[in-house]
Amino acid sequence: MTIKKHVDKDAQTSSNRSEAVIHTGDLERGLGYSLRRALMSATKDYERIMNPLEIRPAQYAALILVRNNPGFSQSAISQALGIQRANFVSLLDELEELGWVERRSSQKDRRSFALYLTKQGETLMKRAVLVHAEAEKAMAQRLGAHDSKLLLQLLHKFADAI
Amino acid sequence: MTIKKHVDKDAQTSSNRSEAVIHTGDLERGLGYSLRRALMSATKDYERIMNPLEIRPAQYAALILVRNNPGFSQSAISQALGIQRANFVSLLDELEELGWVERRSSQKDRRSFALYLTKQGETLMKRAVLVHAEAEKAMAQRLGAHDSKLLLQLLHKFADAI
DNA sequence: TATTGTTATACTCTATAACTATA
DNA sequence: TATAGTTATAGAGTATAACAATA
Repeated sequence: MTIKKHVDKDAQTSSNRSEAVIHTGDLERGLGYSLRRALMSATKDYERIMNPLEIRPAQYAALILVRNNPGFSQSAISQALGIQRANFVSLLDELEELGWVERRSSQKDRRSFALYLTKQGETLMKRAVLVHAEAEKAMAQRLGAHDSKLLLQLLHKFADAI
Repeated sequence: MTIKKHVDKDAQTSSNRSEAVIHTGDLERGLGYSLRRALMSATKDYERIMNPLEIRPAQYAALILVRNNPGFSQSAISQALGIQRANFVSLLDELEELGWVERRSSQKDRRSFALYLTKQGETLMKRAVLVHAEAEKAMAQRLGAHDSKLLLQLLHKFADAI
């Protein structure tokens, strides 16, 4: 950094103004920022509770979609996840190397693969779904049943209205 | 990849099952996933409208906090942003090189810097706040005034309840 | 001893462009 | 020509550990 520094005799630090509080008002009135903060907060619950399973959010989402939609292609699943199919390749590689998901080459269209959970994957997901439900329960308990359902509805209304 | 592939004669592809639809139900019932999708969706509005200004969301948040809290330290601002102070260093470096923010060394505590917008930063932010308000307006219009206010409240209740 | 700013490093998620093999 | 999967690459955001200067 080659920029000159001025000296400030009125700096607001915790040492000279212990009562000083940061004003975030303008930011917290925004949906974008508030969504980001809420997601960061939700991620903490996810990590705390899902930690023993060592399944990242993106992996869990992919596993759920393959489980609920066996035989679909990588393009179909990645599109449903809202990610680029290019980014889904390495994610799938991981899940396949972990022995949870299987790519089966399709007869009808030899360009594509049909995706399935393996036996191990099925076994894992039986447990993962239960643990994940605990994480969701922890989040829902922050708001109570009524408001967490309401939040869910509003989030979908928001995301679908684009 | 060294894993054997089976052949699947029942692959669910768009070519042989054009009516086939992916079932995401289990995911969309989750707050974590729904928050992530909503944020991704919100980011599109932000990028579309803020694009000409070339200010990223993290930069905008930092600029707003420095503007509203002149003279505070890097630690104070980064804590209010919910990010690590280590990650705030390069963000600030950018903003300083762009000529929008100034680090002034403090007399009272020579370890820390007091942060201020520059004249250029003030000028920029007058415009940026207006453009950002347009982005927020676009998001709010997805839900209508009542529901967007409700969503905002629920997001804060959720994030603050950790 | 504790805190401020910093560097270094790594991981996760996302995006784009271009390639190949099939269709 | 178009599509499915892939590779390569880059950019953001996040996290942790460790260090020097200062308190």
